[in-house]
Amino acid sequence: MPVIQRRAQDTRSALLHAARQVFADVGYSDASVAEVVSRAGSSVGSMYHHFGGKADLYTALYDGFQTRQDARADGAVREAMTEGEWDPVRLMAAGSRAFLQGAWAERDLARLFLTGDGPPGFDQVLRDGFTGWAQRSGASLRTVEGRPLNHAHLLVIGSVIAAGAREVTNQPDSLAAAAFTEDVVGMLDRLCRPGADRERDLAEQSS
Amino acid sequence: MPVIQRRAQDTRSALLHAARQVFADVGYSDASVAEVVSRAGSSVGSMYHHFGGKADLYTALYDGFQTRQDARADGAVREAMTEGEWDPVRLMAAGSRAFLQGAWAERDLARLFLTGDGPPGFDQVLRDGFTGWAQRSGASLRTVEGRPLNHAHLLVIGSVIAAGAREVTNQPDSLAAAAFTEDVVGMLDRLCRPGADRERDLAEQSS
DNA sequence: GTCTATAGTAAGATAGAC
DNA sequence: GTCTATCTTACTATAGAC
Repeated sequence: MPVIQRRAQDTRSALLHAARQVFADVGYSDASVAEVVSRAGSSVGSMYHHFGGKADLYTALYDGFQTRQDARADGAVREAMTEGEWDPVRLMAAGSRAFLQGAWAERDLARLFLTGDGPPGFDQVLRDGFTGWAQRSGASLRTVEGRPLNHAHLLVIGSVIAAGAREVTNQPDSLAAAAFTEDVVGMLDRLCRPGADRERDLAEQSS
Repeated sequence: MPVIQRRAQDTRSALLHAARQVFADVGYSDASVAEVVSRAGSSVGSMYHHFGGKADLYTALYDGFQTRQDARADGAVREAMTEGEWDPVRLMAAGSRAFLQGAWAERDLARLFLTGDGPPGFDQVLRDGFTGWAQRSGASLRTVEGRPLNHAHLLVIGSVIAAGAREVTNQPDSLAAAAFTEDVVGMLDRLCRPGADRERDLAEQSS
């Protein structure tokens, strides 16, 4: 790679790294572009050369985070499948667990994005993302009556994962985070595995 | 009441009324104080005489909304109790249902507060409120093992109610809103009523 | 590609007359 | 209590040299 492109990449990386620190420190609205470029050892002009502005810096960070989170969740689901797991609810639980573990691992970013302090309209983007993930991830889930999950189900599942991912970042240590994660995953399981099915199964067993 | 105080109250009301319209229209961050006082037929100076500023206007609206929502939920719980209901889960469901019905009835305000567009730090206030309500309202709920609900349970319950109240405001008509509300209340029920208990009950019945 | 310097903009808040 | 006029401030974004 030509040295000039190398320098450009370095600048870009430094800006993203600095933005991550500043946003995590003071949140989006209180962060100033000046502080970001200062910490990056760069300049306002360079920043505007590489990014569209403050909001673009934020979404660039989010895209990276989201890509890594998706990879973690998909990887966990695939791994569970290779281990012979087929139950859709357990597969979804595996994905959700990986998502919360990723949120703990990158808790500075997770807190930033899930705390609600972002550019105008970002909260909607975030919600759509979670609902969409719940939809894809829960495509094989069915209600008691055998219909696909409706809008309310997907919304609730998405909001539980979002709230769990946000709150896991506030846990004091990795042990507490793991315990909290299991609590949340257990509740998702309870949400997706209708009691009526279990009762019917039990009734069939005992008959 | 002296006529001069009457006028002051009128100004205050007009400002709140206008703020409700403007905030509901364009959200908090895009709303300007100038637009509010213009619609109120008042002036910037009067606004700053009655309120601390734009953020204070917002929280004043929120306080009123929250008071009414609390009254609705508490009233529903009390009514259910006078009708002989004692099951903690059903009582909590009654309160949550009333909360979502209130959110539909005042959907302009509910959407405003629950959409995430508020003064810095307001999202935290909101979350604490919901978690607190879940705590008070679910004080008599117990887990499968008989322990009080832990932090994760309360958080999830609160976030489900919040997400439900936000989404109910997007329903096309009151019929859809009612159906959606019942879906959400049903999921809360499932969250709070551990399947293990039902299985045990069933096992006792069939033995 | 990178930088400095500056322009542009908009909004929240205040001062002080009435 | 209410109003008008103004101020201050801070930030995003651009222009243009190197």
